[in-house]
Amino acid sequence: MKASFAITPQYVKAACSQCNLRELCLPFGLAEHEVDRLDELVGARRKVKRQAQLYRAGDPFEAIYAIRTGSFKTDVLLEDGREQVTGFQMTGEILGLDGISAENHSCNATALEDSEVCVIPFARLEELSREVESLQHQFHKVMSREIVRDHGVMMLLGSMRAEERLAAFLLNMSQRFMARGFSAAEFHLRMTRDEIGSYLGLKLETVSRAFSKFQDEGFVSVQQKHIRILDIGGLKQLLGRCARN
Amino acid sequence: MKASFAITPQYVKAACSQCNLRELCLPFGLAEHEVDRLDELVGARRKVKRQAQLYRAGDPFEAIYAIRTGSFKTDVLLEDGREQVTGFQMTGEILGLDGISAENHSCNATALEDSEVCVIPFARLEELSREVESLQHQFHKVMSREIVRDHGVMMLLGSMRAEERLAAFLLNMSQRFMARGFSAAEFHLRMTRDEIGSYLGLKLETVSRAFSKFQDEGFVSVQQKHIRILDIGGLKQLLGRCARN
DNA sequence: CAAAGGGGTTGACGTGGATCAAAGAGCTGA
DNA sequence: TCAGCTCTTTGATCCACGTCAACCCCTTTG
Repeated sequence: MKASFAITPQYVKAACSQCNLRELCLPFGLAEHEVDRLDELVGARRKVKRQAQLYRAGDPFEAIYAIRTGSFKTDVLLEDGREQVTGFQMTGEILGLDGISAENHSCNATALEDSEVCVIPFARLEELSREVESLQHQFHKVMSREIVRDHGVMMLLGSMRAEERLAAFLLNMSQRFMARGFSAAEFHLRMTRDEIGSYLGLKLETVSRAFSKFQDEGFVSVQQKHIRILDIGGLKQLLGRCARN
Repeated sequence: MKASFAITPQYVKAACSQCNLRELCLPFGLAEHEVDRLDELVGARRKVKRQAQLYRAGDPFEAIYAIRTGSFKTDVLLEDGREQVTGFQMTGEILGLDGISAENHSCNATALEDSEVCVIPFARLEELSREVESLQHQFHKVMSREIVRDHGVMMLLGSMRAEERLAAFLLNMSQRFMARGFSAAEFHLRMTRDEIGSYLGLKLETVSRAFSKFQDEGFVSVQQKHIRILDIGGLKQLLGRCARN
């Protein structure tokens, strides 16, 4: 069971063409010879230790990052120090798109565990995507997907009640683990209750209570960060009647 | 005073090169001859009557739209019929970016008043942006700006209390009217209290009460949809201590 | 002009989730 | 092994905002 929530341990070469995340990442939909060209610009790798930041709000924007191993959170800090988590990112997902608009990053990206990213210098990506149509299109899809995802979060924050938010969150995580070849029913969350709460617009106590309630009702079994989904239908039904506002 | 919230009435030719919104829109940063090339693909205009939809969730994605005159809201509908407004768009802003990822639109775009948009066929935009570097870059910035904006909304929904949300909303509107050459202090909102509430994750009554409170405190004068900001500093200060979660 | 309807305001009341508080459970390092 | 963390759980209480309801204002239409 452990294997189902551990990061796949097999060693993989630096190149996109050798990467088992290809189907989730920027190379998706590219032909062999096109992926080879991507290899040229995705040279550097960067390791980021748990709790370390890949970039911070205000940092000059130079590159975007594809997650090779591990996971991240992105957040925005308020003047008074409180944080709003804007997303959790898993392998194959792209970080840093927020930086394009102002040529500085507008949020912080922090590793939730020891992680590794592929550095994609943005100027060179733009250059190559002028030549490789499928890369251009895939990049646009990646950005658009981020926008759609954000709209989903707005709906969650603006229109759902606490338990519905958590149910949506669990179903989303489950689906993303599954897309990566892990179990959809059993996984290990890398973030704290506080971080989940910040993401969902709730206090950590409320998140904890909702977890307990789900457990009491037999939807999930929760042991700290280990989650086992017992009744996915029940969770989905919870989402059905999600009106509040 | 009317003029400050009316849409600028002067007639403008179809072409981007003749458009007074150039600095806010896709042609920003392009050289003269590059804008001429944009003209080629931004042929069609489309009028959208108040309350009519430019596109709906599920519609096939073919083009993005630049707002020439008027304004729009975008929203996502929940199964149970409740809506979450994901944004309000003004002249020069781009609609439809959500459709790129799945090749269908994922939200509805509805005109808040009689409006007109420039239709930009997406395939041709990608084509041209492979040739015109500055167009490519500007387009990427537009998408990225949308992502950053969405993160701001998440912060608002996840971490601010009702009055702070409304203050942030008013300041944002003010700033956008100003960017379009209108008064920053006095403007006409095109959306209802209900739509504002949906956007801000509040009920319309709460929005109405917050407006009244702001009026009592001398920050603004409110007469239905006519807003006059009397103490912009006061509103900004309200935002300062915006913690809740 | 009256009637009808949509949007907005305001009041009274209820409640979901925040806040405050305390204790338990894992993890890390000496 | 124990000391000192951080993270989590759970209970008791509070309050911001939602809900329900009445009424007002403005616009539209016959």
